Amino acid sequence: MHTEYDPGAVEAAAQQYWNANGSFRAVEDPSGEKFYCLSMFPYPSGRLHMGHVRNYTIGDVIARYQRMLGKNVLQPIGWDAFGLPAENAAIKHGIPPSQWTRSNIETMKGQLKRLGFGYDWSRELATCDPDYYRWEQWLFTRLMQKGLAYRAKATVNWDPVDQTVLANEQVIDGRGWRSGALVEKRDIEQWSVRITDYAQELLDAIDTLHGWPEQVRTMQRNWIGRSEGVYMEFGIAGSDQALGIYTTRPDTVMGVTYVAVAAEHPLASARAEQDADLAAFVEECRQGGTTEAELETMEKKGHRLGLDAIHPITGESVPIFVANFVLMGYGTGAVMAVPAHDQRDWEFAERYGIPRKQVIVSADGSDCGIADCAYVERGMLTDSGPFDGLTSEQAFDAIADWLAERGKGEKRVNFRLRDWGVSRQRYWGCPIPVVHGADGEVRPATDLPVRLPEDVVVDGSGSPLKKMPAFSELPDGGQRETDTFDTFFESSWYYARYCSADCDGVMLDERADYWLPVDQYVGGVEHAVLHLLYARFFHKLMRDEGLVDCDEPFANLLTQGMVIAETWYRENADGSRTWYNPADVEVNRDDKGKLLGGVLRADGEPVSFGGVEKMSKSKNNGVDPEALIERYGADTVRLYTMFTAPPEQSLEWSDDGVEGAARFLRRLWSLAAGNAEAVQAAEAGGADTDERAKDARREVHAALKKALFDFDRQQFNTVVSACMTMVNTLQKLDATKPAQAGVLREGLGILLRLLAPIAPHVTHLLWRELGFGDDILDAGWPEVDDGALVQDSVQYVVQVNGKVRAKVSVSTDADKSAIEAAALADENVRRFIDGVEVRKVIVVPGKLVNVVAK
RNA sequence: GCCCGGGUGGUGAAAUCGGUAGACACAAGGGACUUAAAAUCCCUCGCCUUCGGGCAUGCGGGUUCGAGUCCCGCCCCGGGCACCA
Repeated sequence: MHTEYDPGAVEAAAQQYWNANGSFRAVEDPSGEKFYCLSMFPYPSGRLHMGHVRNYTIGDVIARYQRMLGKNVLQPIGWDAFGLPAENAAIKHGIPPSQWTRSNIETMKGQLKRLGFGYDWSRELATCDPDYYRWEQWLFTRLMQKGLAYRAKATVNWDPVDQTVLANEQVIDGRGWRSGALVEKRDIEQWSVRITDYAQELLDAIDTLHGWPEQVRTMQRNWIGRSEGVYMEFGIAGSDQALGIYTTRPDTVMGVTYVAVAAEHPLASARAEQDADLAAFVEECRQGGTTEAELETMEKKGHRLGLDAIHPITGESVPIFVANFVLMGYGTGAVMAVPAHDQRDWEFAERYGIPRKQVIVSADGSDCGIADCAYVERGMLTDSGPFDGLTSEQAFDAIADWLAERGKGEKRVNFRLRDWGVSRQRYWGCPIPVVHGADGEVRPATDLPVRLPEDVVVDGSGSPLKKMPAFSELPDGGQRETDTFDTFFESSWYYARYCSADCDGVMLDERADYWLPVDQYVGGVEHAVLHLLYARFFHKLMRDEGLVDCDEPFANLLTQGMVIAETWYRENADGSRTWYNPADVEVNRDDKGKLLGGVLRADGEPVSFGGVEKMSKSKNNGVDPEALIERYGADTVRLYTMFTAPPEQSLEWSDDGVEGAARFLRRLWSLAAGNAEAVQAAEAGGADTDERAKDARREVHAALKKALFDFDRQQFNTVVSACMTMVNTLQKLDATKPAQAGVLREGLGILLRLLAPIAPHVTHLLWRELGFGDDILDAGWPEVDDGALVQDSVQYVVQVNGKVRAKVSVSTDADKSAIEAAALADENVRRFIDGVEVRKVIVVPGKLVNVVAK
């Protein structure tokens, strides 16, 4: 055995062994317990970053841990291969997106393999392969037949130069991010999927996701946004038409003093044709952006429609306004306004001189004035005719019933969730499998898969598919749809396809029911809503198609924290900042190690500290994983990322910390290498004859107990701590003494297995070198020997009035009075209780004694 | 504004049921080995101290024999949502 730890050689040997033995090939085995562990697959952007390394290390630690517990583990990997960056790279470098993507996959695959992750590579998939996307095309055609996919006009951000739809985040100051052209709102035909049909089920099932972080469950609930309210119809003066509105506060209906409609509301459009002022206002509203920031700064404005609405209960006339804050996309695009009891209505009324009418007062007589702001609490109705004296809750039902009896309204449940618009005017995506027939009929494509032509030139102006008659024109005169799917479509079902990755006749086979649901899903919290909601929805679509039999795709979810690092900058003359990589900065600290400042190594001049931020290109504070692996080895990088912070917290990068992790593995190596012969020859037992051996054995088993607990709750940083404690303990043993050699052998056997999920290569090799067996993966999981934890005497902490005054050693079998007597006999304790009355003595068995004295 | 997290040494963090606050590391300081450096090993390491002890888990109260942990009120930081009627 080499005395020097050489991670490069160790890791190559371990990986070669796993490859040769097919160690991570997962095979269905109904006789055993299965465990499906999945990390969110990467977008093949070019190279792995530290966030990937952290994500996949967490997943791999869990997968290997479950494997060593004896479960049948599946841990697959693949590529989220469609997407916009490939098109941008194509424009910039003149390479087809497919080529760029596939070469990135090769690079990143090499990096993943170098990290030693236990993936079943036989199930690898890339979403840009027709063998993959043909099945989502097939499912989409089924959805069309079921009426769950439909085509409708939707308002989008349209870039008139690039001839494409832009996502909200691609619109900067009202202009296209690439073309710089003024973005227009445009209504175009888009394919949508009826996720709203599943809104209630998606909401209800959140309650069953016990293995998900509460934060993510709350975000999904908010996103679905269920509200209970009442739909009611106002009359329109001088017309027999009705204006439907939705409200969650029907109890305030008697306080309505105006009604507001969205600029896009048909009523507004109709009136605008005769009213130039109104038309101008409607146009102004349409120009307004849809982003959050714009909405926040937007002034609340309105314009009289020139029509009155007729109150459904009182029959009174109230004015109708067009208001820029009313959203066409929610409810009916029209609201009743109650300035007395809604803050937004209150402000609007203030501005336009509309009266306020108070109809709710507090039930307990506390202040409920509306002079300074709206009174928005629920309470008791007043000035509300037949409903006077009812509570808000009673009035909700009474008013809904009153309206329903007269056919003027009904209770209604509303969701914030919108149907999922899946069309993108993009090239590098899965073609939507639809044909626009020469007869004008739109029908599902029958010649699946509809293959995306890969040998194309992308110039950024519109989708190249539109310019490819060979793709779009069909022999019968029909036209293929040239839009592609939103890339969330591919990532919504990949977890299921891994189960049946080689299936070429169907989307999924019975193996999906063996593996699903995913037992542990690991990924970034940034996917808390979109990806995780779409995937849940897709799962239910597949269930209803008979493809899977469980209701939810992911039983447990772990959202890992960000990887962050120091940032350093210099201010430029124009106020902008130039960011310097922390690796190029020499940091100065004071005597206590507190950060004082830094200088740039290149020129010795100072740079300013910019705080600790998420690793990013823009702040130039990234660390390249490959360089680290090159220098320290994969085990060190894995160990560092596990040790520095618990998985869900952010991880602050520190070069010194990596050095510390490397140091620990070197110490482990020299502990094993320095005692290899003694350990191989050692016999178990005999620890009781040697105090030191006995103590060490107790410490090892105490650390083991802690580590098992922490593995179970996925707090891997303290698992590593426990392993470090074991090394510290075992290092003190003298292997020439048989009893101590025995404990060393037992301790190393425990330690290597605990560490194996985290640092798999070095533990694999040491396990073999020390003669424990051939394959640590199949060695079984260590168990605590409670006998080793037993002590002859226990150290009690003695407190006087809650303050620690002494520590006394008491025989383990001592009874309460003996413990109490020992505590009170202590010299230092006496000093504090002499001359005062002892009122009570509390004894916590095995732990402490608290003497309560006057 | 609303909803979640969080605030503990110079730093990352730990503390399972309310029971010794700071495990395990990093940094720093001192020492050994070395021609020297690296590596390695040993010691010190919350603050104050008259060396008895006192004070310390964002701030102020409370419950308790005992509070980082539970309750009430506040401050700060991070994340999410937000004209949703």
